[in-house]
Amino acid sequence: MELSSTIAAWYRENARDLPWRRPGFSPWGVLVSEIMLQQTPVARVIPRLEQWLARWPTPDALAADSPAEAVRAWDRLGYPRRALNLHAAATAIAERHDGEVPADVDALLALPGIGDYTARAVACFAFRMPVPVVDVNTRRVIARAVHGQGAAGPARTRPDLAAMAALLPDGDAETAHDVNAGAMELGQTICTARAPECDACPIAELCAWRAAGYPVYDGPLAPRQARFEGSDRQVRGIIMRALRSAESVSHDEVETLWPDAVQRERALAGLLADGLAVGDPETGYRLPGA
DNA sequence: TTCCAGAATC
DNA sequence: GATTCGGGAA
Repeated sequence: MELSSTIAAWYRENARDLPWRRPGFSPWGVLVSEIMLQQTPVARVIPRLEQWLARWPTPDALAADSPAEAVRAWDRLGYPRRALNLHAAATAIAERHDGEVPADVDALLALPGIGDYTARAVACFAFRMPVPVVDVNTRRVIARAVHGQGAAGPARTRPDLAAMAALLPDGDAETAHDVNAGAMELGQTICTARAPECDACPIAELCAWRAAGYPVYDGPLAPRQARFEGSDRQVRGIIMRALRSAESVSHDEVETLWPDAVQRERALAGLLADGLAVGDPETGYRLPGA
């Protein structure tokens, strides 16, 4: 198809020089990068990724260390359950896959913290498996170029994967990779959510949204995220910061971290339920496995 | 304010 | 299908 071949050709000429695209970058490195990139911009990930891989260059290395150290090294990247899941995934890879990141989508999906996007991203980017990789950027590109709509709306996994699969060439895994990576790259750099640079777009001539005269999107919108200030997420983040910086945090110390007792205890209970903290009011709290 | 290479669970 | 889960930068 002309659309996919144009995207692939554009990608080959314009791909940014990102760490996980370096020749020889390990599948483990790709897996770590994809976990870090979940809901986190590229620029914030790069330095943390380099530090992480220098310390834990293999799944076995991470599995041999404690979950507490993984959470500490995660620092303020956000959504620290990702760090816990990544440690658990490394342990599963060590135990079930002889320390080698699996190339199979179903095997990847079975790992904690790896869902529909990440499993296929690792399979395609690390192993050149010709599977559809669909992130928020790709969904926006397809919504515009293929469906003629200005925005993608809420994610619908099966239809989204089918739409991308329909764009991939048969029997050419390398080009399939370039289409997957190229659609993401295009959505992030040119076909952006707020201010698409259609004048610089390589597929402008093929774009259904452009052909339709850029109609304003009036379909269902993806749900808006609640404000962060004053949220349980903020309180959890504050407690996690204290846990990272000390061996142990007493319940009295926790009480100094946030004035609203109900919200504070709810956040603490949530962290305990998630396994990000262990302990009780008597012994105090600490990171898991420390 | 919004958005960000999502996943897990309700 | 709708909610929850960090934190930072534009």
